[in-house]
Amino acid sequence: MGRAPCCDKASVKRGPWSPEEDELLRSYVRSHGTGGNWIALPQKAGLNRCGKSCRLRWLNYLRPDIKHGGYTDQEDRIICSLYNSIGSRWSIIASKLPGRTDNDVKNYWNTKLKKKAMAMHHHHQPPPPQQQHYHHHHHHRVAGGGARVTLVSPPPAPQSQCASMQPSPASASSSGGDACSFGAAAMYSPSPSTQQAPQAATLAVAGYTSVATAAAAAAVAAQRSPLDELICQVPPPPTTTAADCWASGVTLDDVFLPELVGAGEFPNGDLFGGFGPLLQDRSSMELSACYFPNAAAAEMWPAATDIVKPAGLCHSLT
DNA sequence: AATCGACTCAACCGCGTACTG
DNA sequence: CCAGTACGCGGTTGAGTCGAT
Repeated sequence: MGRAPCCDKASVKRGPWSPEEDELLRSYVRSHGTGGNWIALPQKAGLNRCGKSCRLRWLNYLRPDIKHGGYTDQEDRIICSLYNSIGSRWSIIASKLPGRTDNDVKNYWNTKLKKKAMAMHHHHQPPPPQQQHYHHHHHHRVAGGGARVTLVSPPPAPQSQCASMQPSPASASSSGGDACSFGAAAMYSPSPSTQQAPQAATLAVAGYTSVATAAAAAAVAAQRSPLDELICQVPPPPTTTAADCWASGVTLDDVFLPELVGAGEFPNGDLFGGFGPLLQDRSSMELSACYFPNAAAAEMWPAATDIVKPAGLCHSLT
């Protein structure tokens, strides 16, 4: 016994929307809102469409704040970073890009950005299995934007060595933008003799954990652009085990945060930057630790009273 | 001008989850 | 607690467009 279809496909119009249909839907939603009931909406709006189709049309095309095309380098970097960090969670990624929809971001990634990434990756090494940040055995997807942060155990085996974002060659794209490669962020610890960054803990979000290079953390400390430093350039010290790497990673997002904050992508005080939506329910979180890009951000944390804070220690990377 | 292949992106599909009675 | 329903999401499809030949 299968699921009942959301509407009778034989009796509703399908395929591309006409301007008249668009206007019907637009004007109805303007004056009545969606009413939280997409199934009933088409009949009320005078549309011979499936409610699901109406919802998609509104969300992906008719909403007044939608942007199409013209992705900026900054948006490219955000997409790459978050893709590296959390995988194909397009709705989350899109939520960090004002005016972008999950469908649009997904299409942009699949048709353009991924190719940039592939091209970039050939400069480094054969592609690792995709989405290495996904540890499905820990994956508890939380629908509706709810957050559940859990500490994750180390992966069963070392997966990849490099994470990556780097400036593309000038000729790599018409926009001259950056691209990122696939694969997990580097999980190397710096060798003891060269360790500059503080010991970092892993921030696990909804079962996903991203870790970047400790070298990148050091780059943050040195006030350089972390995006330029997210490439693993040195092999791991022989004594470094996967578990060591896993436990000592710095979250990619932590490293990425300074640039985002600096670019005004996130409001002051949004100390978790790109994971804002996931971390809305901060009261239910338990962090092993968290890191802020600089002392000022770390100092803001205890002073911030307008958000619910997770349990856990927070430190500055500087 | 015609053809063909590559590319784009709007739309669809089916699944997992939340919600509701 | 359970079953039915609706929503939201990510993967996939295919019609339309564009550029090369």
